[in-house]
Amino acid sequence: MWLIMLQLKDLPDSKILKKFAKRYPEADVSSVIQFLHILRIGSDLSDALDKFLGKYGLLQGRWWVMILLMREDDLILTSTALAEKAGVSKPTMTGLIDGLVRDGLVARLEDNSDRRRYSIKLTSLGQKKLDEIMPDYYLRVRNLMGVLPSERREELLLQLMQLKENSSVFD
Amino acid sequence: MWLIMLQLKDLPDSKILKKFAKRYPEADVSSVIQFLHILRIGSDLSDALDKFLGKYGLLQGRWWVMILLMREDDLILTSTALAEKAGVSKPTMTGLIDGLVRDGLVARLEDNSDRRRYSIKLTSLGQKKLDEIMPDYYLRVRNLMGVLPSERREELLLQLMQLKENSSVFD
DNA sequence: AGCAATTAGTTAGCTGGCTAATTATCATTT
DNA sequence: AAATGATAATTAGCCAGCTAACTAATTGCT
Repeated sequence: MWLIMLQLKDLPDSKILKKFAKRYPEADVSSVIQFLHILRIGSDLSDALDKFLGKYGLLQGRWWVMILLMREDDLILTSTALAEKAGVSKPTMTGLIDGLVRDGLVARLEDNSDRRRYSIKLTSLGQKKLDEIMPDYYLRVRNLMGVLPSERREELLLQLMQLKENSSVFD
Repeated sequence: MWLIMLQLKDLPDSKILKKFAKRYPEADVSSVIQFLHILRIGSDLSDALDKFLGKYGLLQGRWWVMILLMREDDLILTSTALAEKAGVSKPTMTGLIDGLVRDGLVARLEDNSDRRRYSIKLTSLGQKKLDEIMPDYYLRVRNLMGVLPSERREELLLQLMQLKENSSVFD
């Protein structure tokens, strides 16, 4: 879903590192390489998830919308609420919903009390699709994360959180 | 650069968890939440980097092309080589180069020995732009990664690599 | 020499991200 | 009751990713 920042085979060799170090002495090589690796691994995991969802004719965006709807007792949310919960802009959500409506996984229902507003509802076909995907998804996530013992995973997460909280250095 | 998968405020509450656990008993809640957090943090860091580059009128894709060119002694690569090194498809690279050419940061040079081929060269304006960005970038990466002591960072990376190597579970 | 296969690059058309601007409706205020 | 302001959703137009299909040129084989 994003640019694959760095092919591992393209880690700079020592000649290149020297060139860059000479021109930009403020570089800390190990932190740069680690940073790029973190971005890269996130991208790889995201791609793997997309490829998996692709087998069911979905991608992360639309799949996530369906999950958000399924969380609701009546399977309904407004477009704006969906955009907020998914963390995307409203125009992006419009596009995701358009695709889901086309595939019949979701329906737009008119709102009688406010004619600007549409209710978005997970259809029974959408629910069926989720019931196909989710067990498989959960199994695979369990297998993926299973390579690390749970204490390690907690540590890992804490450290990533620290980085994230520090991401304001780019402001 | 990718979908923001999960707003922290939208972590499922216990009522929702129960609903999903009942319907999908194969779910391992902690591994799912950790997995989503990892994706999310990668996306946040990537966004922060994009926003930073945006101050200089660039985004990750074009910036990375310029860095790859600067690595070469003659500042030249072919479009195909750039696509491979950046890990994107050839059509995507065509688009990135188009944008860079438009801004004068890169030039297309004809190749006399093979008229299908173009050489892509970093212009002096492009080099000037990199010289503006890179010191600032390196400083910020150093500050970002500095929150974790270097042994922690090594551990973190090792664990992420293990996850990555295991990402074939999604195949 | 000539035809087939390969290669470099682009175009077309899809997905999904964004901001800015627009349309339609609702709410408020006078 | 009318004008102003706010809000819901969409449209327009950009960037960046992809696959499939295409053009043009080179390579290789007989």
